[in-house]
Amino acid sequence: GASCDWSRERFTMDEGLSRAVKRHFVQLYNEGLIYRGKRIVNWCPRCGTAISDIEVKYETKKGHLWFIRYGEVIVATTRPETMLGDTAVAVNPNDDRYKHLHGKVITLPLVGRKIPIITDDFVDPKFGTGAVKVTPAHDPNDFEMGERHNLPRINILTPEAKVTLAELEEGEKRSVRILEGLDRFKAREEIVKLLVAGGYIEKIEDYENSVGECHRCNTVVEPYLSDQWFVKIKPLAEKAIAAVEDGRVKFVPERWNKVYLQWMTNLRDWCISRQLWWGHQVPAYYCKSEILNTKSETNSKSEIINSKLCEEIIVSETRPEKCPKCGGTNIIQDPDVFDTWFSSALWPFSTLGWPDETEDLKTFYPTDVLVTSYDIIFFWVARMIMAGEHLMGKVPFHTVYFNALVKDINGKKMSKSWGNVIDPLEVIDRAGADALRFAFISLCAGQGQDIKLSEEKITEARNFANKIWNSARFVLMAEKSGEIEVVGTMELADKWILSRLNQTIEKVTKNIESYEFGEAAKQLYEFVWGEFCDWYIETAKIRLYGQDEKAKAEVQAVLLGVLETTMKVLHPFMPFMTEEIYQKLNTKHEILNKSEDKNPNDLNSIMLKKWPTAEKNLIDPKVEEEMERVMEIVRTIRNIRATLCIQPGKPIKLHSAALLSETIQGYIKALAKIGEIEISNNYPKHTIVFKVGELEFGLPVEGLVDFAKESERLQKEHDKLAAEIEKIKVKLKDENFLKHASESSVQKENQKIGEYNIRLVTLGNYIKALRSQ
RNA sequence: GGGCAGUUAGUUCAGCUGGUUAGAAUGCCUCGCUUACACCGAGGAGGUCAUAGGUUCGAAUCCUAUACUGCCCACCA
Repeated sequence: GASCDWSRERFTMDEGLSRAVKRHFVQLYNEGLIYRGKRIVNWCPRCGTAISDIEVKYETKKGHLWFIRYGEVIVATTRPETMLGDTAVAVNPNDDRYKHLHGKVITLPLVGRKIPIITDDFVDPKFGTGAVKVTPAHDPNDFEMGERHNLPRINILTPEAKVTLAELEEGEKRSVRILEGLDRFKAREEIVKLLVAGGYIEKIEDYENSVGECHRCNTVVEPYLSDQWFVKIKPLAEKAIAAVEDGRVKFVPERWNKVYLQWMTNLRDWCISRQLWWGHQVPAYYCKSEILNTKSETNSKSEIINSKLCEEIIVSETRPEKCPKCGGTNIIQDPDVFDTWFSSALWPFSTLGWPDETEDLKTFYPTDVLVTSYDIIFFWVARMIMAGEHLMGKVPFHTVYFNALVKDINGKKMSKSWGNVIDPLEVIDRAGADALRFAFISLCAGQGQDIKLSEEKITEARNFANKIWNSARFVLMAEKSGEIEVVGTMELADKWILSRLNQTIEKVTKNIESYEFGEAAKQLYEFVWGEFCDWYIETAKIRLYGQDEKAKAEVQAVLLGVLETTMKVLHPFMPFMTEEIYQKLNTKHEILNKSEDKNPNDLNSIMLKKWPTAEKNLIDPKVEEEMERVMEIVRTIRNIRATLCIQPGKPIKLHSAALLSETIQGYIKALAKIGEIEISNNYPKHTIVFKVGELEFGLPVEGLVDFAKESERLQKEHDKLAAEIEKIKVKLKDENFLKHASESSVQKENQKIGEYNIRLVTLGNYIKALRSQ
């Protein structure tokens, strides 16, 4: 049911988009916002690539904390295998326990390397022993410490996370040679054995910490030293923060602002290069031409004294013919590709032709509302805002609507391995696409809350769809030919349903505009089922099945008109069925072809019709009130009949003390199954008297049974009401209330007490009538 | 360690800026095969609104704690 513009279909790897990505990279590079460097990145040894910070998921795992003696100090670590790359031990400068060791050199166990004891504020004296082993090549913190203290970086792992001793001195390898080639986890076990054997382990504690995993394959991520491309994020983030802070971009629901801002203000540079074969290749080129250093001899002969590779880096949208520095042609492109989000960030404008200034771009950028899910707020939303602001100078959309995530009935994420997935195709087969869609929308009530999709909700929506279908069938069936005349006089029910319809249009429109889709769905559900089907169609039957041809034509016109408009309002919620019904209406009924928005050239699809606007003059509170009273009378009679077990098929007589119009009498007779209405308050002996508003009615119940139960129930209600009246009375005497409450509140209470009193009297009469049986 | 949600009928959820006899759907119970629909119609039972304080004439609604549940963020060796 999505209405897409298929003429503008795009794929991330399209040539146009690829051009946009190159421009993005080159521009940022030229502005100094992209750099290349050897840094610690999140490395997935299985995927063989770097990944960004947000692609790492943290998992709490049980492990150990090993306390290892490094000469005069003991260090605590969760990763003993990395000690092969240790190049220092750090302590807090203010830690008295270690002051005597500052600047000293100790010997790394097993390896025998001499490493210094350094001081750094990073070290927390309260953790472990207060002394930390420093491994600059295998831990981001240690890397930074290494930078601060100029420590060597010794890499001890291959890209596959197997131990390599390549960077160790010959002598250092001697006692750890058996570790070479081992997987990092195997190596951990083995090095502990070596340490135990050497008497270096002081103690081992159980320890729980969170371990980073690759979000794609769940492999434990390795902090790994490698050459990567980075985006300097701060200048970009600042603009994107401002866009949300000053309201140029609004989040719905609003609370995501905080999440976004918090994240944006703590961003670290974004690693955008990936060592994968699928993606946009980085448009950076390296000159591998040989540069010869020569020395001129006197006889125009030159002698090569040495040579080296040029290694010039050229960043360009197109492949350079030759190196601008050395003129060489031995140029290779960087084999890395981009993080897919680096290209996705451009989506709002790359799809419209950027970097060209196309008509589409002018027309459609900035876009309006981004509908998305909160789980990609960092991956995508934030980056689109950054890219839009920076490259286009305008935010890409004014509003981001976060829809809910669909979870299973227990609030768990649906996943194949959990076996809790509801297959949408299967649901569509069984219940229909409209039902599934409507179920989703109705569940969007608590904005931004996760949705728990249940069978029950789907069934409910399917039943609703079925109800709509049947009511439409009824309306279409009721119409016999094309001889309908324009509506003449309308009776109460007609005016009422039109009033309700227009109120519904108004509310639904408002709800959609304020992104309250669940509420809109609820309004429609109540209107269609609770008002159109339950009441209007029932009263319409009186005229449809009657003899008056004019009345018949009139009610048909209203039925058709209401159905048509309802289909339009319902269309965004149930696109397929409403179109189908609309087409049936359209082909069968002349009246619709006169409607004001009919365009003879179009497909006459409901999708192309104007969204209905509420006709204010048809909204009539007086009519609604009057109809509401009729409904109340009917409900009261039904209630009495049901509780007294009066045969539904058996017509009974109703006395009315008030003069009722023929029309209203007709409604009551039909809907409450009344055989006869006598306008008089001359009630027979055993009569239940009830009031609706000011109107009084009597329902003779002579010869009917089971009074005790009913009178008991009514007594309960009577008492409850009496208590309520008492409460209000007290309130109305309370000086504090009178002093502080608003005038309208006081008035409301007075009104309430009036209504309750009438009902109380009615109930009293009712009970009396029962008791007298 | 920080932050964000949620906690209302058996179940799934409404209840916006404080004044409702606290609603709906579903399930349950009773009745009904009435000429659109049994995927239906009519009626009914069912809640001390997580707990404890506070503000207020008045709190499901505002404030503060607490508990439980879920999620997000964070470089604790």
